[in-house]
Amino acid sequence: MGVVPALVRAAFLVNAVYTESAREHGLTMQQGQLLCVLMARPYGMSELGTTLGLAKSSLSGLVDRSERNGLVRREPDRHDTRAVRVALTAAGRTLAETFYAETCRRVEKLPAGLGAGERDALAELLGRVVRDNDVPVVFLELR
Amino acid sequence: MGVVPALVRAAFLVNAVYTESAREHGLTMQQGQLLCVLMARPYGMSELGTTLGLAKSSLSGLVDRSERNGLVRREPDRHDTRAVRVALTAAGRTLAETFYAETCRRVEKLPAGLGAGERDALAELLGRVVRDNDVPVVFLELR
DNA sequence: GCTTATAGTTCGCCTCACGAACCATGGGCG
DNA sequence: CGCCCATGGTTCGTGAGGCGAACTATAAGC
Repeated sequence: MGVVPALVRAAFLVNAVYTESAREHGLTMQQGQLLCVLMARPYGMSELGTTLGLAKSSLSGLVDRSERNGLVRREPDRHDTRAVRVALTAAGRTLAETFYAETCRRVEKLPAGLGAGERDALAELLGRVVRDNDVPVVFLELR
Repeated sequence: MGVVPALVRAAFLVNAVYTESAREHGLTMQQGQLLCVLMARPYGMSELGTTLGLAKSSLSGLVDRSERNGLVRREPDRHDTRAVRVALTAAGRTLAETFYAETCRRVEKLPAGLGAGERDALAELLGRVVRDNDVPVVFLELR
């Protein structure tokens, strides 16, 4: 299989797994992504927009809904009255962590047919692609 | 980077590229996927549902919109009066092919930082993952 | 101080996705 | 043959997601 179809179909696969995992945690994929991004630290709205690749108007809605569900909180920015910092609530952090862990578990299974060395090689190659293309940190590297 | 974050973030990247390419062709990602699937042959609705991972009610709408845009056609199934075969119209095929080609071109660029051998290795590894997980053919292998 | 840029929100419009309810035909099976 | 149920699809109502345009308010530069 060529590298292009492999990439596209693998993306389709990961997407499905991610969406399914989110769904079982009462989240949509987008809400899950938001939580995962915020696990690292609070973000401003604009910053979130570029990270998630969304227009600011789209983001307002996403944060609204997540806030309504008690997962996220808008805090005033100390240094800029206009700005807002979006942060996880306690409930949001808890949910984010279990969702993150469960999603890792499932994605981990996808390359189960590969040997340990092959998994490492895949991680290294894909990691380079991610790095070279400046993909935002939509999914943490926990250690 | 671990294999899980690499997979998730690479999926995010491919998604963004795919969506952007679709957008510039006047399509949504879902409509683009539909066209790409139908490039191979006509499909029944149920068959399309399992291929794209959608509930049948979701599919009805997607096909409706694509039909309204003149990209797709519902034909009666010769052997089953209930069933329907969804096929590309001439316009749909043309658009599908240019969208497919352009999307390939863009996805091709993502691993530009890799050597030829590395790209082959990536294709081989991801191909195995795709194969092992029975990912539907949402993106053709043209030759 | 005035002007322009930046941060966010709101609005209207469309797409997407789902489940539930529904209709029609097809395929057994007694 | 006639009945029952499975299968293929559509419709409907609801809610999420996404965008651009218009708007408000504060920040920053000159």
